[in-house]
Amino acid sequence: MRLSDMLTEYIMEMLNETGDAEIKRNELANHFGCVPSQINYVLTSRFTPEQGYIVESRRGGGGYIRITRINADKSQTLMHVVNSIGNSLDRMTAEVMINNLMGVGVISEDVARLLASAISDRALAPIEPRGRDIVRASIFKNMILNLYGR
Amino acid sequence: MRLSDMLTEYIMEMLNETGDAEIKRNELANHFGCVPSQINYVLTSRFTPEQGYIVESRRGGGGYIRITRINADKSQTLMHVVNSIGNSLDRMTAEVMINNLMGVGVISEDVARLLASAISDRALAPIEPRGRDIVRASIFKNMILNLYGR
DNA sequence: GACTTTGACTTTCTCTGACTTTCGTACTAA
DNA sequence: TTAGTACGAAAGTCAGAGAAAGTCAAAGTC
Repeated sequence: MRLSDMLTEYIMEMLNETGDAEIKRNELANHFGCVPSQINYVLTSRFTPEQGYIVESRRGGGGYIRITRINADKSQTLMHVVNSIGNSLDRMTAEVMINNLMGVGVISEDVARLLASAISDRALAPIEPRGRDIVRASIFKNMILNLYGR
Repeated sequence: MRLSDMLTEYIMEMLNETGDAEIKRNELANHFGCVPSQINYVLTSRFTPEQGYIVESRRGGGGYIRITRINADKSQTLMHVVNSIGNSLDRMTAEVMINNLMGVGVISEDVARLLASAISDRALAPIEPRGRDIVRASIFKNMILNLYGR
């Protein structure tokens, strides 16, 4: 079996176990009895963004390489939420949605708070209560769609 | 774990507890069993103005180093913006404001995009054009105010 | 010919120690 | 007093050593 494939397998396993893999290039190379730059080759050929991975690293003493899987579900989840909204959305339902998205890790706390404040009754106070849910749906969908694009 | 990271963590904690951190370089170095100039390294690599910190110091007997987060400016700027908004706000003006805030580094690009999408004509489409600016002002102020608290 | 593997060389980040600058205080001289 | 000086106690600077990771081209394999 190829060296590259063994390294790939090793990293994949770490990813499956803990969700992300943090390695020390030299250590890993040593462990597999290969040259350190081999690790780079594996990373650039098998863990690219196109293949759904993010690689971060840091040089110098105490350096590291961290590989993370891109959450493919993320954009899907956002889309799903958008599609489930009709042309009206009451505040309670919106807040539940926001909390869910945050709970699943699809949006950060900061984003959640911004969303919540944008569609709060306070923010929409100038609109007569009857019309609020319509506007709320529109704003909410637009904001989520924007997130999706990022 | 790196020495620099431990020192960073230590300072961060002080900042979170009391809002600002005042240290004695030699004491701290001694406490962490390192050379004093290591403190300077951490300060110049992790507590720069770009990263949102101000570092003041004084040499000689009774000297000290004080690290402060530059939140004061931030909330002040945000407040200023909020106060400058009446009960109506057109889209162009809002976008200029958002860009300014981002330019000054008070809000991130992500936040800027969220703000923009929340007050876009598209998001406010359900409202008859003449009423939009009123709602826009309200939403915008609410979102900024929320940032202010953060 | 395309993909792998290797190794020499580069860049970045961290840590250290010698040397410098600044500040406060105590002491001295006019 | 008042000014000036000397000294000690900080913090600042900088260059060099060491520890990782990155790059790239040449050689090897299938």
